[in-house]
Amino acid sequence: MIALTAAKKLPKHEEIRIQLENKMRSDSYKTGSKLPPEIELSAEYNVSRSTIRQALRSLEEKGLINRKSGHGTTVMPMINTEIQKLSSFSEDMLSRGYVPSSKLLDIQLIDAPLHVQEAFKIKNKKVWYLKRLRFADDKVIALQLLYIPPNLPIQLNDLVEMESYYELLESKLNIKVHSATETLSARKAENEEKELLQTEDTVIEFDRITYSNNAECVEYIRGIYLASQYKYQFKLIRDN
Amino acid sequence: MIALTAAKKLPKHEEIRIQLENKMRSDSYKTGSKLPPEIELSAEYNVSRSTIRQALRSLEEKGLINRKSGHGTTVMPMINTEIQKLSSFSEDMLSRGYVPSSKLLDIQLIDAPLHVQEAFKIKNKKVWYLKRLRFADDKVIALQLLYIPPNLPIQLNDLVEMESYYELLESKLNIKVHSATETLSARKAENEEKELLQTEDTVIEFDRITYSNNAECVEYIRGIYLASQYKYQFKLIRDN
DNA sequence: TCAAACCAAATGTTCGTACATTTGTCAAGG
DNA sequence: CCTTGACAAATGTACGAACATTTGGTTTGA
Repeated sequence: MIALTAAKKLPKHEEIRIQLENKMRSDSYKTGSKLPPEIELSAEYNVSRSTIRQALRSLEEKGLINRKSGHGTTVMPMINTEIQKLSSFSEDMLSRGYVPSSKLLDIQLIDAPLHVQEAFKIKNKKVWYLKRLRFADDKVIALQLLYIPPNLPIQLNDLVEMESYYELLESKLNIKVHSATETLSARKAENEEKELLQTEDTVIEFDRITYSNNAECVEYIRGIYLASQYKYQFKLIRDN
Repeated sequence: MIALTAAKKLPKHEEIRIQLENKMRSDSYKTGSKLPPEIELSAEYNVSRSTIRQALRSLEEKGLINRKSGHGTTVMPMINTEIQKLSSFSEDMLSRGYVPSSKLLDIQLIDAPLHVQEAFKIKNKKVWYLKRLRFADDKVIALQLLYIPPNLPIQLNDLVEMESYYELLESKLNIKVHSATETLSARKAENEEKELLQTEDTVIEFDRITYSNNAECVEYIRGIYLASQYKYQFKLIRDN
């Protein structure tokens, strides 16, 4: 007995969070005005105050509301931008409304470069190295250099046919991606990049080190993006 | 009776969060290992499970731990990078270990450009416009174009002597900065920028729209950063 | 008039309880 | 050998109560 459209029942706090978010987006609760106090909400939704607070906390994390002790809860502007979450190139492009694709230029087992050794905490071991061109709706966007640590149970075949590395990790290997540190810089395109990206212009370089759920490093990836084609957008919240 | 070093008493969950964080950083709890279950922690710290869960939630938000229902809580790698929070140029530079300073190049009341009108939701109104060069340890880093909406009670004097705009807002005007949307792009330096930043090279452009606690827009700022001198570093967490 | 004291309203903290759900393990059965 | 089922352990959900703290407005007194 399996329902194909899983339609899992959401917990109350999630349900309420969504309803409140909708009301804010539809201007039932207007930007700059105040949400009803927690006790009123708990009466309105027939749940305990703790449950309301769970929903509000989640909205606060997203920056959609501002809570102030002794004052109340203010509805913040509903901006299209979201807090930046960790996503793969494929997911990033899809969320922007493009169809991602890729072309494998090179794949080897190589001695890890120094910066990769550091990230993986290894010495004198071979790592997978993939050089790929990345496209959005068949327009070239980026060049990616991907390094994969040696301890993962990955076969050449997996990599050759792979479209998204995160997809491979999470679906096929059941390794869940958790977080990453990223360093962004910008510079002129160099040598080979000029040719591959067909530009004489500026590129944005992302260096990302990614960790799995069980605290293992699962990739070092350098993405060289065409600055003319790529903007990075995000939302920031102030620390209080 | 005022204690000069305020030393405000922290709530228990904060205290515990800090202690756990310290233990993780000092390798008492090692990366990749598991934290004791919530019930044990609540016994160890003599608090209720709810309080422990509050502490853990906060660590989870920072990406320092990973919790999994039915499994446990895993200690994630203690990386120096943090989740990016909204900060001013001054704060940013200070956190990087530099002394920030600035040179005012231009200050006027002008007709807002179109993109600023949109952000401020105004029409045919004058806004403050400041052009400033920004330095770190007396080395030029960025050129900033700051637009300030007309409804704020700001005098020319405030602006001329201002070092940090957020500082002015929060300390002098008691307007708390809450969040911002930012768009990042990269390109070659143009005309005037070349001269002011003393470069022929690449710049990173940040466009930021900032909101206060009460959902009012308080700035539109464009920062043009020397790419050779500025790297943007951040931590990303995956959505689950 | 103005500052201090007070007060009501709102969010924050903390406790405790009970049950639900998820996960990994281990043993039984085909 | 491999699937299935049972079980224990862990986090997740939900309730409710009591009190603390912060905030903003109001009242009061010099």
